[in-house]
Amino acid sequence: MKRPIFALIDCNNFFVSCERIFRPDLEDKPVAVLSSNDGCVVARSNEVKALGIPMAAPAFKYREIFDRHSIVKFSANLELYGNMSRRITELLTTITPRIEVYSVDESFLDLSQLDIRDYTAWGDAVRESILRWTGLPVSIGIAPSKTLAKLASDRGKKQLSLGGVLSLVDNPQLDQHLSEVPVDNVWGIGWRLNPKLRAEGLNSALHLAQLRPQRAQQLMGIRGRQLVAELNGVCCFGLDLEHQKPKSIMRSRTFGEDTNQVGVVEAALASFATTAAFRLRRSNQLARRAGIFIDTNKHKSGFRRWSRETIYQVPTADTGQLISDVVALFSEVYNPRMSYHRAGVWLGDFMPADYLQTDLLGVVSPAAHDHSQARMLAVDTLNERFGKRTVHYAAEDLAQTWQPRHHIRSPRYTTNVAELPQVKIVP
DNA sequence: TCTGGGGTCCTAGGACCC
DNA sequence: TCTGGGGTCCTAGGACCC
Repeated sequence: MKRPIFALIDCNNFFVSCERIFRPDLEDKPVAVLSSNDGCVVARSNEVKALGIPMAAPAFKYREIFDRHSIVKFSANLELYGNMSRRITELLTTITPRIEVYSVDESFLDLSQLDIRDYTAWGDAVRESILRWTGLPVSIGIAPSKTLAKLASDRGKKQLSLGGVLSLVDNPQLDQHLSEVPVDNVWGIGWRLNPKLRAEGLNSALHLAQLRPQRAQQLMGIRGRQLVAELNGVCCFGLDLEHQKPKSIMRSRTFGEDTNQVGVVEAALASFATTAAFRLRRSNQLARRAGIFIDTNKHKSGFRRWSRETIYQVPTADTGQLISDVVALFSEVYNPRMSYHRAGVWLGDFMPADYLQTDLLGVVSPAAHDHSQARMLAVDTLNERFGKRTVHYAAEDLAQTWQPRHHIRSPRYTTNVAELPQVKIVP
């Protein structure tokens, strides 16, 4: 059996890079992308990072720095980023079908079946080809475990001399690299474990790698023990090819403005249920549980959250049913004296959609289930063909004021005909 | 005035059973 | 007063990720 070799392909400053493709004038300028409601900074160009603005920083706290340095801000344009992400995935799939799309801007490839002599040269070529075909700069890390590949891509990105590519396969400088990585930069070490490890005198990835397995488990649980093995080149986390099938689905938003209006919250919940149910059907699954939560502002005193859930004897992916159920759940907790700030709908406890027909026909009314399936198929087909929300449930239209603000979103250049980039030809 | 939105996995402890 | 031991399932919460 061949030993495992993984590559991590990681897009640099992904959201910012997507914006720059269509705005080449911003190439060396400080650029930041903001979350829903333009609340937090979710992507930063190198220039913005250098100004000391941290990830997830609340935008209003840094307004002065934004103004003083003329940082260019964008509201998140997730439709554009999703489309660019798919283009990269398509390219990578032509290299090998053994791909795990880990997040919108990262994919792992399993290289063990490929005949590659020089991993660094291979990485350079892939990097070059992604840049040429999509315009997006990436970093590539190659190693015998995913944890090391992750660490390698991060080194490749930050050490300019590496040109965006680092292979740690049989690399004599492995220990040197590990010793230069702070322990909290290791994949899996977060804010809670960091101080605990530092207190033990474990400050670098190399210190962590040298930990005895039993001690690692004592300090960090079973995942920590595996993490230490991974740092030593022993693969514990394989490629997750089932990654595409979600185990739970959540849709939530902070409202554009706080509200105590029952209709506004109902419209929001109906809208969340609609997109969550669509995602569920696309993954060909049915949910046995659905729930809602609703919050006041967590940054104000007296913060409260209410949640309710419902369990289905007969699993469902029916938008109409889910809407009426989440609205009913909300009526159990609604209080007109509250100022609601954020709400969400989640679906969980899934089963395969085909399973129901063969297995549960004794419990389910087959006709009702078939009608639901047919109805949803019709809705999804129409919306795919004629555009989102061509057909939708009226409950969504009760109000719009809950919708988040995104005043400074760029055009959806690649997915919306009305917003295509325009070219001026100067004679 | 103004602080995102989605996920996964692990563990501890309670309920329940024999 | 004293009041087993172990297994399984479920849930809530912790911790981490992007």
